[in-house]
Amino acid sequence: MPRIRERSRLEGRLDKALKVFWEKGYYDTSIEDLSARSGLNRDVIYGGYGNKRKFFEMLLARYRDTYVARWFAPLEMPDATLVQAEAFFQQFLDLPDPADKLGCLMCLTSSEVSSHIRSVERIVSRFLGDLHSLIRAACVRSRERGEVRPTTDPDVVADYGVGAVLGLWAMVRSPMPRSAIAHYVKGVRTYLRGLRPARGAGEIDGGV
Amino acid sequence: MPRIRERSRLEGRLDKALKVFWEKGYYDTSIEDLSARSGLNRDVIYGGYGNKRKFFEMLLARYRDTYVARWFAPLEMPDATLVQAEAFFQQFLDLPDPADKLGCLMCLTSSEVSSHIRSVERIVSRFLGDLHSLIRAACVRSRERGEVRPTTDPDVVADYGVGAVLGLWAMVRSPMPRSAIAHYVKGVRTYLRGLRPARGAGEIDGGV
DNA sequence: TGAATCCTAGAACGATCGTTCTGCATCTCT
DNA sequence: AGAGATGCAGAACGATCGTTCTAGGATTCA
Repeated sequence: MPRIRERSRLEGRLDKALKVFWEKGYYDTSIEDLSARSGLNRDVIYGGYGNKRKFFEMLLARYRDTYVARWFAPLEMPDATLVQAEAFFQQFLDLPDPADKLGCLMCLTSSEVSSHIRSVERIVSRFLGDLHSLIRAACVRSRERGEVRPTTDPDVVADYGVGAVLGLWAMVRSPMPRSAIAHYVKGVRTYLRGLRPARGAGEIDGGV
Repeated sequence: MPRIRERSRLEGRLDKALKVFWEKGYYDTSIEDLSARSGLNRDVIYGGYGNKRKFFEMLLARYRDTYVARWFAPLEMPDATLVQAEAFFQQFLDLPDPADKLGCLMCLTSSEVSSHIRSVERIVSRFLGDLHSLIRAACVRSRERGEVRPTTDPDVVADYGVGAVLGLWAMVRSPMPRSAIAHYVKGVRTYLRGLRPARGAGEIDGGV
């Protein structure tokens, strides 16, 4: 519950603070960094949120409700199938904003903080679980429609998809060239298309 | 160049120090941790290797020459094809030693330190480049033998493979259950098998 | 046995961190 | 205009870190 007077500017400042965590990660971000680059005073952070950890968790929830929600949008359509899963991966090839160099804060947090702080692990687990559920549901719908082979296990596809997202963002943070990410996404799409019923499943390789 | 008297016990102590970095990551490991758990005195670390960063880089090279070399073995056979690439991924499902919970130190370092320290980035880049080359070479051989479609781009397959490795180890470090990793590897194998020439490429789904 | 060498434990330094406190400027409202 | 709440910058505390230094115990070899 931050003070009233600055509430008008608060939103923008929280976004700036979020981006600091996003760039540098949790441990490498100091309160000084946050304060200097967001305009939020230490008192606002401590008075309003308690400590660094709680402040971070609040911003992590904020990240989920904005960036993650936008990325999940294709999969959250009530009749989403694996076609939307392909679109979900495809969108990462043309990223706006900061994400093109920073990757995904949830995935970064998953490897950096998740094992150290229980409360953060819960947030990350929920993110991974949501992603799993969405892909799984899409796969079930695809199977009902006969768009994938009936032997396809939605849980296997969902786990694969979650791992693919983690791998994608690990690549972004790694020293690999941008072209490699495009190749990787292409591979994931190839996998998804390979789930389709036998006839013609083989030769859909050269597509975009 | 550590002192002479303790050289007999040095190897085992370096391995212990390596495991501390492997467990906790570079930044979360203090010299105290290293000293206490490995038996190496601070003076041995500083006198022998200069500072924490150089000591870490030496252990990273050591890691490459032992663990990584062992994992790369199937792909380093002079006539390795994508069959060996499948075996390469398959071996991560039955990991001995510490790796089953700790993942891969190179991949951990890639996301944690690589962007901060130039000299470490070079080591990680070389690791990623080696992996890329091995998968690429295997793909070229498979293509020469007609085991994959002639339109298959070895660079795309190699980049996909590298991303798949990063994703695999990101999963291991994440809160995801162990079963998800098995599903993920299964998916990667499905991708690799999907590269085979059209006839019959579709229905090889239920295999181990 | 004695001297040179090596190993270890501990203190110490400067830096940085998360967090709290204090003093003062600024704003809101009657 | 004046009182009270709210804003900020800086100092300060205790903890931890990487790194260096020092003193003394242990080991090796003539």
